Amino acid sequence: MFNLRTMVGHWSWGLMEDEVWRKGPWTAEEDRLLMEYVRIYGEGRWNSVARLAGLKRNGKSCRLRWVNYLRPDLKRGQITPHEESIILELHARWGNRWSTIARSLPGRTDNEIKNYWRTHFKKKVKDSSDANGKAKARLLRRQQFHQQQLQQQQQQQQQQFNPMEMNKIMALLEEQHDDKNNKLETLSSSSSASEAEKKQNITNFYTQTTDNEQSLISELNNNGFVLPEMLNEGLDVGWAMELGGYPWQWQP
DNA sequence: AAACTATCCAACCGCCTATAA
DNA sequence: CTTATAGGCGGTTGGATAGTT
Repeated sequence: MFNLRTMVGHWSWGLMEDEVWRKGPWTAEEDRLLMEYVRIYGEGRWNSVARLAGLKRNGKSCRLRWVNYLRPDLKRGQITPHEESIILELHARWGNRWSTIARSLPGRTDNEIKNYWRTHFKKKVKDSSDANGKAKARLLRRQQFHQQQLQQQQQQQQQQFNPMEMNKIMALLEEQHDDKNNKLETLSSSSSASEAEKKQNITNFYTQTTDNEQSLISELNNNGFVLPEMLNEGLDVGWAMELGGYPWQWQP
C-alpha cells in the first residue's frame, strides 16, 4: 500500500533505497513492530525505531503513531458532552493550545481535540449565515480576541514586573498548601478529642495563620504583592491554586 | 445509480525549544 | 558559545466515508 508520494520516493531516483522513509497510512504489521519496540525499549528515542525495529519510518512518524493511535491509555469513541464542555471552556481560556487542553482530558490527544474543535467551530460559523448568526459569530470572535489580549497582557505584566520567579511562588504555594492540609488532617483524625473539640480546633485553625503561611505572605508582600484582606485572617493562600487562579494582585 | 458535497480524522509539514556534543 | 539533533506543537492536507441531490 503506497500512496503517490511514497511511490515517487521509491522509484524516482532508484538509489539510496534504504534512506527513503515510508509515509502514508500505517499497516497492521508496522503497528505490531512499533508496539513491540515500545514494549522492549519504552517510549522515546524515536529515531532508533527504524534501526531497532526494522521499520522504514522516521522518528517523528513513529512518535505520532504511538501518541495518537497505539498508546494503550487512549480513550476510544466519541467525545462526550461533558468532554465537549471542558474543551469549550479551556479553549476560551487558552486559545489553540491543544496540548495544554488535552492534559485536562485523560485519554484524548491534542490532535483529536484539535480536529473536534475545528470541525464544530467551522460548523457553527457556517450555521450562522443569517445576519443574527453573523453578529453572534463576530461577537464570539471579539470576545475571544479580547480574552487572548487580556491573557497576553497578564503574562507580559508578570514577566515584566514580577521580580520573583513564578516557579518559586508555585513551589512555595504548594508547600504551604500541603502543610495546611497535613495539619488539618491531624486535627480531624485526632482520636483523643471529642467531635465538639475537633470542630472547635478546626475552626480555630482556619482563623489562625501557620508559620509557613506567615513567611510566604511576608515574602509576597516584600515583593510588591498586595494580598486580599481575607488572607490576613488565616485563610489558605494555596487554596486558590485548586481554582486555577491567584489570590493576589500585582501592583507595579 | 451516479455525482456531488460535507464531515471526520490520520498523518504530514514546518517551526520552535530543549538538550547534548 | 555554537551547532546538531530530537522531540513537541499547531496548522494543514488529503483520503475515506456518510449524507444529499
